Amino acid sequence: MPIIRVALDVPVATLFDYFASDATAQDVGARVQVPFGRKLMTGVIMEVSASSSVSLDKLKSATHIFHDVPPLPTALLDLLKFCSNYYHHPLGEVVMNALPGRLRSIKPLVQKSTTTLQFRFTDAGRTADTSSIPARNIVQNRLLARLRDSGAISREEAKQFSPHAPKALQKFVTLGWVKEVPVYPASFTKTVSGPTLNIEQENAITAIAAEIGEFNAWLLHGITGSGKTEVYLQLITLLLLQGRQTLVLVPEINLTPQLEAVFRARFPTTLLVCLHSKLNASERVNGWLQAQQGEAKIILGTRLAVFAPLPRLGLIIVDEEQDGSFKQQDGLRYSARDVAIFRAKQANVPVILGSATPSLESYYNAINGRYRMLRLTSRAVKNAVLPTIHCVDTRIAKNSDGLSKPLVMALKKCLARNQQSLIFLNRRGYAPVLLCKSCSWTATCHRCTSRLVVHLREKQLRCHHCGHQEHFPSACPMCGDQDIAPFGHGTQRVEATLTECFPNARILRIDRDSTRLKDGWQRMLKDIYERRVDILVGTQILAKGHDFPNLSLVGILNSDASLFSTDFRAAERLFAQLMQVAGRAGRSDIAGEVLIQTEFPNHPLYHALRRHDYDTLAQMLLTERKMAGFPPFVYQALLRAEAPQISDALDFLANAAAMTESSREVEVFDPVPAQMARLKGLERAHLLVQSSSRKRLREFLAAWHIKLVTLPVRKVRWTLDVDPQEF
DNA sequence: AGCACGCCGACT
DNA sequence: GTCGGCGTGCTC
Repeated sequence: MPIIRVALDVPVATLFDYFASDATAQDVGARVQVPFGRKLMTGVIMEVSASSSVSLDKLKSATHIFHDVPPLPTALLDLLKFCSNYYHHPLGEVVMNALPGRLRSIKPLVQKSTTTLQFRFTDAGRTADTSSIPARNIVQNRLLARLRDSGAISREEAKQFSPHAPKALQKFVTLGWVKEVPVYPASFTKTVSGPTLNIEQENAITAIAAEIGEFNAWLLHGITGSGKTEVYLQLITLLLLQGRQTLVLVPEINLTPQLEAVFRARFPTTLLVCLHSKLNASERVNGWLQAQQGEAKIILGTRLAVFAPLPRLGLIIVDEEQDGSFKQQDGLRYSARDVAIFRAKQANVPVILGSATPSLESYYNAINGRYRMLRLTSRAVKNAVLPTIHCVDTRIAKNSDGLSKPLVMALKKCLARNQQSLIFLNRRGYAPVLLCKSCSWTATCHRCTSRLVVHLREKQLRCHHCGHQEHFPSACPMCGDQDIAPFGHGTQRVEATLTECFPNARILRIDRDSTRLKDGWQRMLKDIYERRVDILVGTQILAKGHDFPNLSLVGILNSDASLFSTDFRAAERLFAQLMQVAGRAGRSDIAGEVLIQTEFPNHPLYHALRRHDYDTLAQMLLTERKMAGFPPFVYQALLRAEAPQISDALDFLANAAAMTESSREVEVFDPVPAQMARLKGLERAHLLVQSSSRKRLREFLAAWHIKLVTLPVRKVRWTLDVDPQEF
């Protein structure tokens, strides 16, 4: 009787064996329903074998092997095994998390039909007399116009068109004017021609195209507005001609609609699917299946899309590769960028890492020849010039409630010219601190090691780490003094100040609080594009991806804190973020100006920023990292532990450290409390392990992990974080 | 993760 | 005398 080894979604680093009388080698990668404990579960068959290392009397029989969708390709299973092994996370969880929710359920997938349906005119409909429809039936008339224009409309499009559209379409169907027919993917690819390329773009495309059939990691280092997207589009065209798939990874869901629109406009007949966590269950499974069947030629998604099955994969693009969101911060702590590189190597296809400010890891790899560097140094949009960047020395400049005089003047000028401006600060709320002036008490979160942020309008104090909220106190809880006041500036406060300074300006605050309402962000974007806003105040949500054609001034507040952070990556991140924000100013033919308020105008980071000089700063940071023995010159792993009592976490880590074998090649540090020593009511500590050899570190971790699982865990939860990004 | 088993404190 | 607390251990 054949025995199957099954990956199940349980936090145990083992597969589970079952009898399966009907299993064959073809079933590897198929989903299977098995009895587990006292209930049924769905898993994935990883191996079919004749024997088991578990005694046969312990084995149960699988209840059902699903044949509703094709099995996962072995290349994908290998990728998942690699991730399980590299990140020390149970294989079952890795495999099951790669599946869309619908395929994780114990029921077989009810497929509606993988071919999409569209409403089209019948011959009768095309020639029908529609003048009988009264003009006030706007939806019906618009639908008919749409059908005449584009020939077809899908049920989903109709719903977006108007909530009454499906009903109207049903009426047309009854009249015999319209019919719902299946659409088959176009057998040819229609490409709308793009803009003419500059020489750097041409060179980049030629270089990658020449080696399109083999693995190479390309670092596409292109300044904001240099036309990286155009390079992607041209290469995708090439892949489409070969009938191959391109995987495009972006850091945030917010960025998908914009890029999706660009891709759809360029490839109107190509099947493109988006994969991200905001999709509903059926959208997710449909996109996933279209990717698996090779029908979807462009797969655009966030980090989870790196695990989509792609039988015809020909190219992977990781846009904004330096972005921290590619690293998952819980469960399987993978870096989608790094997994993408492994996947490209495995599939023997190129991977493009695109960025205006590459991560130092990637930059270093490009310099030492592991990756290949391609540069785009000029703005692709005609006439567009880089913004001029100035520092405003806040030790000298007059400062009224956070806004320096030069910045206020610049805002005034910008308003007079009828152009938009943006004030960037990475701090939402009214003020980051509530301070008692008499005893210097500050409001802190009782569940986290953090200060509570003042949200004045809601009369609340909020923790931005755990979500805890409390009422704004009327007096200091320490000394009873009523002289407690918000200290420092958040977006709400800057918004208030601006309203006072510029009573006639239309000011819009954009942060997580103001965009939370449904469609909030999309609606705000529309307001900005349609020039119903003069001054934008916002956090990093504004930094990414969006071009605001009428924006000519960017003011940056409060960025100094990151200059002296204990996190060795803080400067790198700050630079990337400021470059991105600065890039918002002066698109198209408007000259841009950026003003940075700082007490340290001579800091090398601001020097580099003023000259748009990533390379010099990167070289400097690399030198620092080399001297300090930080990545990318060493590889790191972090053993994280959390417990209600810090001593329990530290004891666990001490025991874990005691089990390590001292070696010259792998350094084990002492357990220390985390930056955020308490989070959501749990005390956190960690233990850093590092080595200059990735291979040695991996060997060390493999051996150590086996011992770690045997360690007693008294109220401690622990995880191993390979290539950690946060400490 | 669930879900059992199992051994010690306050209650109808 | 039980009900139930969550510590420990197993699931093919």
